[in-house]
This record gives sequence, structure tokens and C-alpha cells, in this order.
Amino acid sequence: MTSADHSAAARPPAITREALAAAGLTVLRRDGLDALSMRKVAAELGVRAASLYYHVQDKEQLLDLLADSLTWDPRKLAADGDWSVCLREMAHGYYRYLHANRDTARLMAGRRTPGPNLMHLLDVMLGRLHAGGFSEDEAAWATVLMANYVQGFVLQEQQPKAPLGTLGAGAKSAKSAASGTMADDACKAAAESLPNIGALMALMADGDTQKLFAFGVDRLIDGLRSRLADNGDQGAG
Amino acid sequence: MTSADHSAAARPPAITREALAAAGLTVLRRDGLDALSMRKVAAELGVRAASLYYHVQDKEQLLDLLADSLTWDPRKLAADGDWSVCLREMAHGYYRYLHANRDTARLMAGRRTPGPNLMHLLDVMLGRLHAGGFSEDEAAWATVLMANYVQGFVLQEQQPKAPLGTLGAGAKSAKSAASGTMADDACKAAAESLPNIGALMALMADGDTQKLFAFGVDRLIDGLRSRLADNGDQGAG
DNA sequence: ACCTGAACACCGTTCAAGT
DNA sequence: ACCTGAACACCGTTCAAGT
Repeated sequence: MTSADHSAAARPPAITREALAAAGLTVLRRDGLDALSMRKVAAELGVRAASLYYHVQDKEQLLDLLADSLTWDPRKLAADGDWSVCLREMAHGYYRYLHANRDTARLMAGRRTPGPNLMHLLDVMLGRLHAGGFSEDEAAWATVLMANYVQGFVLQEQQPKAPLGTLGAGAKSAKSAASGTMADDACKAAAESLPNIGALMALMADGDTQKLFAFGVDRLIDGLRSRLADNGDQGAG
Repeated sequence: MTSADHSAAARPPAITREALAAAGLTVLRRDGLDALSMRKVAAELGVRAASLYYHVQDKEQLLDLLADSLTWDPRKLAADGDWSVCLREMAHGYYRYLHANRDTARLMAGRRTPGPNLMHLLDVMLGRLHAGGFSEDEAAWATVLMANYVQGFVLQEQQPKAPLGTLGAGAKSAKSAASGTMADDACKAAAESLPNIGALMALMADGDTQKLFAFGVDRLIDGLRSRLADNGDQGAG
């Protein structure tokens, strides 16, 4: 069916799309996203960087490939339960998944090319919500919403954390400030003019992010539930 | 008070922290985040790249600087209204702000060093929520939740969008697929095994993201409201 | 059809040295 | 204290050329 099958299949291509993705994943897991270069992925395949550009337009497109092969598998969702337990399950499952796979949240973040795997996941979720009483539109909105929440949360969570007050003081000029004085002064000044920030600092300090995550999921689900009730009770508002 | 003020103040430093941030913002707005390099920012100041490392440890730290000076100004919040209108106003204001400033969502995303400006914003919001009846902890959670939602949403929204089905077909080998056959086949196959995806494709196609955004904000607020009601009515569950 | 060599135009960062 | 020159070790991408 393709345009060129007259004399092909001489040697098997040696670099398939799957091999490319696999090599990319290897590098990603070994060296992390920041250190993932075309040259390294090529080396993983025993090939030079230039060769990759025959199979892929861009580094971006390679990353799209990786993103899709890293999509969470929705088959882990239980087949029963109403929409809310299903949605919660997806949220937590996806959350754990993102934590288990290095740099995957960052890789996914803002990638606008859902591959087949992601589309499957979305399809399953949409079906459940629709069966639960949501309109097609609102089922779609709810799904996107929750997926977006999970991704955004993990993204925020996985950043190398700085101690909140530490902005200012760089390089050599940091020497004087680093050991005490200036940083403390800034903190005190902040505490005086910012009376309410305490809880937030505590929240980020002890960092029980699991609880915070679950709180958000439940708030989102509550909001969806009350919306569903409104629709059912009185039609249009 | 600082460690070295015996013979300083000979010439004024020529590169202050503010000048650095300003130069960074100029480059960011002119060339975008991907093209923001140390060399360009230095050039903007009439200086060589190496000089920047006296004032800043890292490119990362320069970006932290930019991120803080790009923090949304909470003084735009009306002083009256209950917590829910305040929260909604913040969400929409921040949303518009992120859209008005190039690459700011991407710059903020997952940055874990809230500068003084962001801390001020958070402080204001926390005060309002606490006054509205939330505990300190839950006020903090709600604030972080909403900020995270807005950022995640814009991040997702601003990515260069690919037509949903387009993954596969790269570079030279894309030639045959690009003009029709293969892509269409993939789409049809997808549509058959994914019966629920229609609404989502429509949603992303016509792209009324404003409505979707508002929907999410309202769901989040509803969820918070019902939580507040639960706490008020029966204490512990 | 598939891969290579060699180059182009960049990067972030360091460090001795200047003033 | 503050800035420069010059280098190091990388990048993504292109393109003629090989097989």
C-alpha cells in the first residue's frame, strides 16, 4: 500500500521506530531528561547522531515518541465502581506512575501530541464518565481536568526544592550572605509583612504531598459531583 | 554591615541584580524562552557571558530571578467579596496574565523558588481564605491547588498543537504518509476502537479553552465549598 | 533506502588574568 | 570588587557523499 515497495526489504532497517523509542527510554532512565541528547540515543543504537534524522524530524518528535510509550496503561483501572471511584483511581494510579518513572512528568508536561496510548486512556475514562451521567462534553472536560491536575501536581512536586526564602545571593557575592545574616534578615522582614504565610511554609517544609494531592483530587471530584447533581435536578440554570 | 565595605563604592557595579533581571526580560520577550542564552543576556548589558557568573550561580538562578519579577501582582484583587469570588478572580486574573506574558507559564512551571513577589501573592490569598472559614492548612492547600491548576492549564494550552492523530511518520519517510493515506488509515482505525473519543477531539479542535478553564475553576471552587460545609456542619467525619 | 563524515552555528561554564 | 579572553566539552541540525 505504501508508495515504495518495489525493491525494498533488502536489509532490515536496523533502526525501527520501536528500537528508537527503546533506546531513548534507556538513556532517559540512565541519564535523565536533561542529559538526553541525540548523540547519546544514537550511540545507544550503535549509530551516529545524523542517522536519527532519517527516522525522525526533530528531537521534539523523538520526545513525542517517548512520551507516548510512557503513557500510563489504563488497563490497570478496575472495570467496576461508579465514575467517581474510577476517576479517583485513575488519578492516584497516574500519580504513582509518574513518580515511578524518571522525569516522565516533565516529559509529558505540555506535550500536545497524544499518541495512541494516551488516546486509549482518555477513551476509557470518557466512557466511564458518560456512563456515570455526564454529557459528552463534560465527560471530556472532567477527564482533561483531572489528567492536567495530576501532571501539574507532580511537575511542581518533583522540582529540586529551594528553602523558600532563598532568592538573591549568587556565586561569589553569595559568600557573605550564605552563612547567615542577610538570609535571616530577609526571612524576618518577610514574616513581619506576610502574616499568613506560616501554614504554607510548614506545608512545604514537612511536605506531606500525598495528603495534599489526595485533597485536590477529592475537591475536584466533589465539584464534579455537585455539578452532576445540578444538571440532574434542574436542567439549566 | 556586609563583610567588605572598606574601600568599596569606587565605581557603581554596572550590573545590578535588577539590571540583570531587566535584561533577561527583554531577551525573553524579544526571542522567547528557548532562545534565551547567557550570551544574549550579557550582550543586552554590553558585557560578556562570563561576567554574569559573578552575579548569579547558574542560568537556573537567572531564570528564578526572572520568574519572580514576572509574578502576578495580587494588588489587582478586589478587597471585598467572599473567598470564592476572590479565588475565582485570582484564577482568571492569573490566567489572563500568563497569556499576556510570553513563555511565562513555561518559565514558572515547576519552579520551586518562590521569590518575594510570589510569597506576597500567596499571603494575600491565604488571608482571604482563612477569613472565609478555612483552617490554615486547608487555606494553604486550596491556594496551592488553584495556582497549580491555572499554571498547568496554560502550560498545556500554549503548546504548539499537533492534529491529535499525527504521531509516526518522520523526516524523509514522512513524505509518503504526510499527504494522506497512512494518517487517515490510522485515524479510522483509532475511531473504530475508541468509540468515546469524539467529544474530546471536538473539544480540542474548536478549542474553546476559555470555557474549559472556567469550568475547572468552578469545579474546584464547588469542591472547596462543599468541603467547607462539611467541616462546619459536623466537625469530623 | 538507509547510514556516515564532517562541518556549522551555537550552547553553559570555568578560570587564569586583568584593572 | 568586578569584568574579560580564551578555552573546554558539549549541543541540534544539515548535507553532500557513500553503499
